[in-house]
Amino acid sequence: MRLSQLFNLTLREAPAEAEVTSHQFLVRAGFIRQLAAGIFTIMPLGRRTLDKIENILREEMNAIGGQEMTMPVVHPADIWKETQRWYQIGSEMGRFKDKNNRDMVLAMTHEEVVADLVRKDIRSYRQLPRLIYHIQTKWRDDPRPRAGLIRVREFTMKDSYSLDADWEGLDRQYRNHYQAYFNIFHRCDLPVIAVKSDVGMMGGRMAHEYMYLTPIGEDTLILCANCGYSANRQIALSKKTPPPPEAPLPIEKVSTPNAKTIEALADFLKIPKSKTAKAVFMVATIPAENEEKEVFVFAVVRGDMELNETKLVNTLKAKELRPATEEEIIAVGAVPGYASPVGLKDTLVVVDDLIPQSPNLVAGANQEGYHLINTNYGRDYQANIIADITAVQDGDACIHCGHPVRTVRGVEVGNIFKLGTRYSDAMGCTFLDKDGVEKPVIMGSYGIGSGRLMACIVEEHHDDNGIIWPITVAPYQVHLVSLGTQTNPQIQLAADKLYDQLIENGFEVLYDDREESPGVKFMDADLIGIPIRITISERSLQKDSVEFKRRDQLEKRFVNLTEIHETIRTEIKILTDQILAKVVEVPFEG
RNA sequence: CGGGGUAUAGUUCAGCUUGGUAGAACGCUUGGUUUGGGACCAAGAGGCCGCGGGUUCAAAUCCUGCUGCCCCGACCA
Repeated sequence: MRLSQLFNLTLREAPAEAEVTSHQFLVRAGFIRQLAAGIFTIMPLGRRTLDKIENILREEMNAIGGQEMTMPVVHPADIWKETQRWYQIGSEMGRFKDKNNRDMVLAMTHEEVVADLVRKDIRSYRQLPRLIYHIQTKWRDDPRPRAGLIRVREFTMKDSYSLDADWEGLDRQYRNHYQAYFNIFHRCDLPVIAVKSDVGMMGGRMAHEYMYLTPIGEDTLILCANCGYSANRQIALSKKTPPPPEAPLPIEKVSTPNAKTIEALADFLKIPKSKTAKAVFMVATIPAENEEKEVFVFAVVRGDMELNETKLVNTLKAKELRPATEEEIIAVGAVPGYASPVGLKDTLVVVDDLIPQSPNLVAGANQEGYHLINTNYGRDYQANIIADITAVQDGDACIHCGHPVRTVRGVEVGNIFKLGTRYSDAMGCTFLDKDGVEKPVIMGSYGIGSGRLMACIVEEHHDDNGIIWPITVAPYQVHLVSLGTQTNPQIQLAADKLYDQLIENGFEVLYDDREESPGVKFMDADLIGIPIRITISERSLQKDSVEFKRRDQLEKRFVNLTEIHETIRTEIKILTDQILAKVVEVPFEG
């Protein structure tokens, strides 16, 4: 491709709204353009990189038996009503009516469409197992798109769906994906870790997220350097160490003016925060018989710990959870800042499982300016539910080995779910097994966002001047730069000839044939980030040579024109092999 | 949905406090010079100052309503 013909404009400066590196470089180099919040156009260079990424996705999916297809982006709402997700998902779902006033849905994912296909087409165990996938647009009206392609509203995802007759089959397909996903990310030269995660809106039994670790990530992960335990903070567990036992002391009301926070309370009473109980008020929406009800929840955790809302949601089997308003808190007889589980009535009390083992805690007195010291669970109050509802914090003891864990940030680049029969049951996907018994199809679903993946690759591979594409996903392999063509027509001829030869030899070449100064051409080459740069100029032609430089190295060298093709071939192989060496078996962490 | 910021040329921004003819740099066009790390000279083109009301003789500037975009939080495969 001649750069003079390419639909592309590089920008000297990034738009003011671009904050993260990948957003800045992808826009400046002309890979993407923003149309609206969280909605991007993929430009020709970006398209080529995404094609590379998507081909890797295809190869790895096909390798585990995947069959590519394409499912629609627009769905009738009926199938989403069947699985209840029409009702469960809020404003994030794109809804509209067609000309006949029928409810329609923009695809957020494709479980419903798959289930509809399965119930119509799968009848016998002989048709199982199957693995189908597609690479298709999704719409999720995220309340807060940000960070360029990292978090968008419209995006492309490779999503695959496994269909099995039994749970062993699901286990097999799940493990196949577990390894295939590592292969995909490693072939893109993106380091990732797999962590156990919450199943969220997908429902199901087991899930892993593939995380690229970076400070710009929005997810917090818990990692144990000793035994390798890893989990999303939403579901991470830790070993909670109970404090030394103490004989229960008599409960006593003390004056604590202005001690509305745990911090202030601990300071005022000169006690550690671990000797206090913290009240957190939430309102949960819990599905009941045919309706749903809002329930006021009084959650109690120790003052030195934090409530993990995901754990609380799962404990309550709630659909939604939100902080209670001040009015709601007062309405149940509690006093904000001085709230206490002692003496509360008609309220769902959920107590963290460490509270019963922590004697003589300071809690509120439900009276402005007063706290109770020496409250003890069981003696002074009871809970409706005792459960682990606290968030793991940096330095907590690992659930498996007790070693202190650390917290890191990450971006979720892929996930795998064991759905089980969640969708089969809801939509009637059954088959007849060998014994003529009707059974539900067992499903799994597996996703990778290709745009987010591209952005993460840029986060991982860049320097101050621009992107440094891994050869496996680079839009072109070779960036050919000609210098001084206006003053010396011979250079132009030589460059054109070399360009044609490189194409003939099967290389993917971007040829900067523009009438620009050397500085501009080199800066653009660095920004766009193609792995190999070849410069042809008066200086090089005097030696019958071109200058060879790799984007990831500083050194330049002259290579004779007769040898350059072989040099490029060798270097591409070196670059490719370096990446493929990272594609290795990863032990399954179930 | 809460909090904060912002909107002026293709891009990055100044101008707004104190109302009075729309500015800079880069980019773009034309001509010439230049050619190994974002060149130089000359001449040009390019604006509903986000949108709607209001105040005023006069509004980019003051008041007001709305919208877009960005950040933090909530939320989220």
